Amino acid sequence: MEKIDKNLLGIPEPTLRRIPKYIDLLKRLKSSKIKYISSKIIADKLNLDSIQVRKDLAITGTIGKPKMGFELDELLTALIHTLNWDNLNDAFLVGAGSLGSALIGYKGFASCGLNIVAAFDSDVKKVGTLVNEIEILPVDKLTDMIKRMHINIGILTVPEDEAQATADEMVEAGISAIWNFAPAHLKLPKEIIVENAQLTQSLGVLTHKLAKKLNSEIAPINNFKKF
Amino acid sequence: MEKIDKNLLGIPEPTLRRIPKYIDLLKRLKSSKIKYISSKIIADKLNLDSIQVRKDLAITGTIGKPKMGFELDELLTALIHTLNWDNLNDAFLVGAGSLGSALIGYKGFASCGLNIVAAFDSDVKKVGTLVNEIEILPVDKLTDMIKRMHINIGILTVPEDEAQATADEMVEAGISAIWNFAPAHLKLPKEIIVENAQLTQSLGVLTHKLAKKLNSEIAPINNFKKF
DNA sequence: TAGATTGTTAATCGATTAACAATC
DNA sequence: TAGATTGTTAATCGATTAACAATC
Repeated sequence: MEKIDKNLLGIPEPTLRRIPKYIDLLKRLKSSKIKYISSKIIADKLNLDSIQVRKDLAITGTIGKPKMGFELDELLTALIHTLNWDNLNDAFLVGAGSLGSALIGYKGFASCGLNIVAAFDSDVKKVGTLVNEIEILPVDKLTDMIKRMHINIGILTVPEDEAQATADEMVEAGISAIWNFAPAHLKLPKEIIVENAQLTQSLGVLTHKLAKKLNSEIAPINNFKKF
Repeated sequence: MEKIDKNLLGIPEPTLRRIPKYIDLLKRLKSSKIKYISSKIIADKLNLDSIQVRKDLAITGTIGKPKMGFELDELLTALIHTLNWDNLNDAFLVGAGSLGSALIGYKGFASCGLNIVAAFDSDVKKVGTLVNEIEILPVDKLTDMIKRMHINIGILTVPEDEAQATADEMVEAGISAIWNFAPAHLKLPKEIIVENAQLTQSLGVLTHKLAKKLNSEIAPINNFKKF
């Protein structure tokens, strides 16, 4: 009784973020006809710790063989299944600017469980144009179409000042998850899954670390003393 | 004396990733002429804990006034400085596909310390064309120009199979930091700053959570027992 | 068998959250 | 002053890393 099923607690987010790396690596190794792979080799190739890799892989339910490692195909299938990348989720994208158009055009999402089926924009000049064979629809059709087509994922690539209102509209129409690219914090009901893909967050880490690195190179002399 | 300078230990990454959110919020509040803001209000607006907000803000060195909160302008300036967003870092982008072009066209990076000064591509058909007033240059000029212009940041938007080779070339030419959008794990010397902005990582979290949510809605009955 | 690799239990580490004195 | 808010020290929580028995 004291031991609770791991799945009820959910997979730790750091683990979830490493899974696409495992998938990518295994796909590349698959073409080189390797049948088994050890946690140590995976760890070496991805600059991780082999214990951490085993912990992560354990979550998928795959069992390795001592001395052999993990059966590659079985492991890959299990990892893909963990992210639900063996199913395609239909998604609507709102905001057909340059980033939105880039996402519409990206072929790689098909192997990541994402299928962008329609795109919307408030700009009448964009409505009716084609981006990678997908017609841009007027945003006032959004609510109705989410309801009719039972769409679960909304991709938000509108400008910051439209982000909250558009997200509210998606939620109102019954969407379950929002992939947010707008540089804004969305305030939404807690049952809505929001995954932020804000580039500025990532960029902030980079610029901070770079400044620190360049500063320490300019002034490498440790000119203070500890006691 | 046993207390070591916080900056030597570096700012925790979770804190760094929240700073852009603080900056964004404060910029919006600034236009409404607010002079002081408390950690509680910030926390409420961003769905954070006020203690966590205070801890984060303390890292910038800004001191708040009891009962008043933090002076908005001072705090904003300090946050921007922490990320070095008060300076512009020149960057080269390699891979002028749809995502690369979208990044070249994005005006918002200027307020995040990033200035994309040139873009490169290996495709001769793209070379010479203009994307948002920036001419696409042949990739064989990359090394030489990084050296000549002392570029510190490389933005990698090439296909997966070119990512490692292009990154190696950047490093060889003396780049300090790489912002990696390619869905690949880069193996680089440890002194190189690599910040991954891989959309598939973010997408994996979303598709996993969505699958779990939809499953639990379909089968909400907890039909297993622990002894 | 010996050695490599797994999977689990325990220890460590770091971030978040709680408690509370200081201060305007 | 009383009350709100800060900043710091301590407790909690969760992820990473270490230790080690099990197994092929």
